[in-house]
Amino acid sequence: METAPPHDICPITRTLDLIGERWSLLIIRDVFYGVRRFDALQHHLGVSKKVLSGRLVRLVQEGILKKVPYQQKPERFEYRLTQKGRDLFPVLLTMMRWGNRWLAEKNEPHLHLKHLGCGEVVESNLVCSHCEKPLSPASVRAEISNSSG
Amino acid sequence: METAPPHDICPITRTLDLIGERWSLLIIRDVFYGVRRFDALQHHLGVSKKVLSGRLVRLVQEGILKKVPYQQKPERFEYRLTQKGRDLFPVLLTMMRWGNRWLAEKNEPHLHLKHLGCGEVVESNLVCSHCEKPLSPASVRAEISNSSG
DNA sequence: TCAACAGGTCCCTTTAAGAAACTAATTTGT
DNA sequence: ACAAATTAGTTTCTTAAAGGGACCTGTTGA
Repeated sequence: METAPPHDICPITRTLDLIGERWSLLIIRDVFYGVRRFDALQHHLGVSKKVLSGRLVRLVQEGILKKVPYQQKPERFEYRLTQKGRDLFPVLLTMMRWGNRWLAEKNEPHLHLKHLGCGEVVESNLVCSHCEKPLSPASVRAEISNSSG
Repeated sequence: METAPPHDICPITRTLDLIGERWSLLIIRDVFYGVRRFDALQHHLGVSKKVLSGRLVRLVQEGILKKVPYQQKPERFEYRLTQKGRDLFPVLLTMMRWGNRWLAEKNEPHLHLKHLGCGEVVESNLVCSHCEKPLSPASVRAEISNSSG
């Protein structure tokens, strides 16, 4: 990558505008883990209620989470991932791998993912969906298209 | 994923503590793009000098960027990625894909990556490094190990 | 000598975050 | 019947961080 395309049309900019602060991605991670209710999220994350409720409203508005009722009288909701939200799984997985590789302390407990298919600890690799070869910074070039074709 | 491991040992938490705010990842992205100097970064990103210099110091301290001299008299440096920094490429790539899939406006210019190997537009896929099968939320389980084995 | 450039720092105002108390509807315990 | 507990927030207040813009330093070149 050796070109610098305009900052404002970069999809990374747009993504970070939405979920690029400390809590949104952690909330999404927790919903992946199965933590779906306001109170559980608040305790598990240690985030203030004010910030949590703000983020949840935003994530629902943006279609990343949806509210699903789980009881009537009083009506209560839990938060589930939409397809748009589930699609963030690769982002979390690559962060997890990076954190484990570069930030894990020796002699500390260590969180990893086990692949149920093969039983091994997951070390995800990124491959091109067309040729299935691994992707590296040197093997790609940024381009701008008009998306009208 | 249906267990909720402790928040504080999660590698995603640690990663976001380091680079989980608006600017750090955008700076790293720009360095990938080849924008390496203070002024260029400041203009390309539209970030204040104060925030930029704070982030750069932090990223250098953490070993994600390194300062490389490119002239003497006066001595001037540019910022380059270390291996630790280059290893964030998959995080940026997955964000880019998500942004393109979910946040791109129709009729707007569109930024994507072309794979120099096969000439196609990159749509990255995540595969298990052991069995090379695609990874999905349902196919993995979070586990804690003591990393002493 | 003075402008230009790189790479910042300092000060001030606005914005966001966190902590704790307060609402509100309903159920449970005594 | 009445107090207390759940669940999911909102409101208020205080503190921390971000953003903008002026200012500073060291050097080359007109």
